[in-house]
Amino acid sequence: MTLASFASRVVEWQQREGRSGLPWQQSADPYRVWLSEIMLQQTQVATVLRYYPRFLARFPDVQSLAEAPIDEVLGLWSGLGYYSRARSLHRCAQVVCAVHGGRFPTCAAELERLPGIGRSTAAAIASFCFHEPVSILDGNVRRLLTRHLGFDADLSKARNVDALWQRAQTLVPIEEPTSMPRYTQGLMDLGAMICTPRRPRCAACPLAGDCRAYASGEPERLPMRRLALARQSRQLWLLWLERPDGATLLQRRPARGIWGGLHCLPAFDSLDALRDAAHRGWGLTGAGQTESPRVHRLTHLDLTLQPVRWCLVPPGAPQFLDGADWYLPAQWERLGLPAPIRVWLQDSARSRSVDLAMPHERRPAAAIP
DNA sequence: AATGCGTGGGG
DNA sequence: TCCCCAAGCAT
Repeated sequence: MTLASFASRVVEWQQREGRSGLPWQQSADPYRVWLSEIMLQQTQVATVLRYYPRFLARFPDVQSLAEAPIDEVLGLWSGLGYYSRARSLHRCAQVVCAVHGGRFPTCAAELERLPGIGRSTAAAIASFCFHEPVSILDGNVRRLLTRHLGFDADLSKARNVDALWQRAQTLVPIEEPTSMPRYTQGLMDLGAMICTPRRPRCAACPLAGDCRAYASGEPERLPMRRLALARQSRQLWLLWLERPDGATLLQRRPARGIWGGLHCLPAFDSLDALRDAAHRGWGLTGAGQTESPRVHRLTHLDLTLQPVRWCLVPPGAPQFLDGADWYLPAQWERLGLPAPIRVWLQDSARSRSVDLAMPHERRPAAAIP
């Protein structure tokens, strides 16, 4: 008995076993699909499920998103990571409204010209919404295809990735474009549910019959492991000032780099730089109260976050710290904040409210500068 | 073309 | 705990 085509096995398996209840699968509205694809870049489904409904409720269509202030967009994105996605999302919405009359382009080539939409995301949207026979090539497909084809070339080389893109494109069901949504979804589902990085469930895979990696008996050997990157270390000194009314000093971070565009405690590369700012800005004296540092692990970086606080803060806006301002909890809650900063501020606000509720209880002693 | 960009799930 | 890596893209 001969095997059905690669594509038809993917499509039939998706129909039987694939995922169908995810919120962004309930409509072929390009806006909803686009939003989900951007959120899902390098981000697991379980995580996106906590953000997508809230975001969509606030921004139900591309116009509402385009008109929104960027800080509100970043606020709803806060915690999802890779914040350049949120800034590109916002710009993309504005381009779609201003240039395309509020309707997304209907082919992958045009979609790819928009901010934040690369080749794979363009193909996902075009195949889901417009049945265009173009292949995605995300982490799932990369793993599934390298295994199925026995593709052992080094994927850190662009030419090998190009070759894999070509192989992926030759497998799409161009005779049945109406099955493209299910085909694309099936590739993603197989990668996420069957062809997993560790201990793939080959016995349940509709593609095992002609899978080179399965035949080899060691499917986990593909794709070729990227060499472990030595993680660098960086230290950020954070100026943490709270006014008596509970407002916290925050500063918008530059658009480029880590936490770009988010609000954050004013950050410095050294304790000297932080103290200099505190002394010149407020006439604060002494060393400040150095809190216990926290290591924030990113994929390629160990960030040691080291807050320094002063208890007595003169009133007034800091003119010398560009863009820095005071935010009450009700205000900063809605801003985009780095995840560890939000945790810190929340803990502080919580203990503060306990203090206020029990004014006669023992309060922490004021630090001596 | 190599690198930077977040956070958290899961083994 | 530690490590891998996720519906990638921009520069």
